Amino acid sequence: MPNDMADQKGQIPTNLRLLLLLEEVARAGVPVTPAGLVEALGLPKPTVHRLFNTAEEEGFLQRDIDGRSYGPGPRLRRLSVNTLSSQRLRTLRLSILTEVVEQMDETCNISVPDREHMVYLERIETKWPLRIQLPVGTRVPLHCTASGKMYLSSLNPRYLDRYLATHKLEQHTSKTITDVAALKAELSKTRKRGYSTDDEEFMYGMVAVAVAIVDDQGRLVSTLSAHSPLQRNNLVKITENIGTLKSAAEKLSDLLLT
Amino acid sequence: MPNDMADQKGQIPTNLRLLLLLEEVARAGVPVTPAGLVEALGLPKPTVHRLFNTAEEEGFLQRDIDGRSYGPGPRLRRLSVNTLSSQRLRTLRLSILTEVVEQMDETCNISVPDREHMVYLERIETKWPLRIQLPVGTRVPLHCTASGKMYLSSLNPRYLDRYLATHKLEQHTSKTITDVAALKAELSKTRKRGYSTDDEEFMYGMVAVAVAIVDDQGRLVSTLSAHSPLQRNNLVKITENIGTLKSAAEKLSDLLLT
DNA sequence: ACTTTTATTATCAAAAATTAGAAGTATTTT
DNA sequence: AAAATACTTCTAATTTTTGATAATAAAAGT
Repeated sequence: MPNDMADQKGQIPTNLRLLLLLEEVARAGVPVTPAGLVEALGLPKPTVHRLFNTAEEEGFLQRDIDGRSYGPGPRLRRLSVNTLSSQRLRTLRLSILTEVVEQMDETCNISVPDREHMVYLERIETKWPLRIQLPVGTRVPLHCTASGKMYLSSLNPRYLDRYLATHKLEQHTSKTITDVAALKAELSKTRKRGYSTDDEEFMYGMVAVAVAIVDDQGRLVSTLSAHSPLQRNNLVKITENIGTLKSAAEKLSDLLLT
Repeated sequence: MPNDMADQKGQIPTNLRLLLLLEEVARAGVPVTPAGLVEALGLPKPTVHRLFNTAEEEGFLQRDIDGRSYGPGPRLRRLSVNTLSSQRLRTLRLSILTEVVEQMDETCNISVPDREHMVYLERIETKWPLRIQLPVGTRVPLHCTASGKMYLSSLNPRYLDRYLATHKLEQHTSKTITDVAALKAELSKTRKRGYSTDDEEFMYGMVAVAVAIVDDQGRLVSTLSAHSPLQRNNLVKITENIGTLKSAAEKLSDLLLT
């Protein structure tokens, strides 16, 4: 179904082939084998193999540890990062973010998962003098932040279990959830209601809420979150703005796709 | 100036051209004109124009408001988003690798056998300034590297004999094992103790150890290895970490099952 | 261990994309 | 407003890439 104009005219131009291949690999989301894509691409077997080889040689694809399947390589990742941080997109992102900040009057952030952390990608501050100092580029833990918990809640249960099995839940404040079962319950609640919260779990005096920014397959790609010092807003009050956050997150998702 | 292997061999394969074009557009970060990329790509003007047209028709690029320059289109953005959100599996294995590197404080690699070589798939460097320069994608010989010998030791004797019969054991350093009988003895030792070593057999001043990453049937699919310059660690010392390596390899093996 | 099935690689005539130079068109400068 | 400059399109010969077939290798099944 998702094969655009690929086989529409019976033929795919040479120029496009590698690109379509990468598109399929990216869409698959998991490493794929050449044989597995032969049908999806509608190209002859030798061609597909050749394309995989070229892509690997050039660093656009990278072999998985099973030695036979391929996923995105360093060069494709760099290309992707550059694409998404292009000036035009950034401008549009910031304008959406600014609007949210004006409505909520709280600092907002866009963060992406990076290994075992969330990284702040963009942020717009409120005009209030009382601010939380977490500049762009800062890495924060997953298990005790709103954005991190939103991310964890989007993981397939198997990966989540693996993550939890290999990582200790470090205590940051007395409210940090350090028990695996409790965290899983919290994540399940997060999944159901579609937003996550941080009630002083990372820093004393700070509360936050986060929602997901998703791709065309509904996978989380980044998060939109709002932070506030307790002196100004408590969790209940900041949660009242979830609607605003959600609609902004939807706009941000659209930005990526249309 | 960062034109990789573009004009290295005088020619860019047709298949890669569109991709290189998109790569340039993404790197630029701001909308670019066809003419502006002619030089950067080292391709003739008509070609560049045609590529831009194809890319636009297919939605990979889109015209800027000014009508003449192009930036990433919806399809390239989707591809990018999908690429970046399909990194979950990799994330997990990188975190395993990172942990090993932190414990051992030596560069670690995952490699897979590919024909007559081992290919580096993944690597995490130490913080040490003194490093061994073997980037991801590099191919190394089988008979004189830790990972290669680990792989050879896992081969069924018939295949091994056939390999040894048809391949000359090239001498890389004075310590390279070039005698078939001696290599077979070494491989048998490797098989028994469950790890392989490289004592300056591939490069002077470099030692390494490797263990196997196996699939559900116990077959070797890739290897996990640690490398060190002799100035920092000798073979005996690096071998003390075999336990760490083995338990990490086991975790990586588990990842294959999911 | 052996057979069957599936995946990958090699070959080479056929097909498609590329190229260069020049001509046509728009845009900017004076 | 005219000239200069930069950009885009056109063409047919040339170079590359392609893909049906078949050989080989690897996995799966018995």
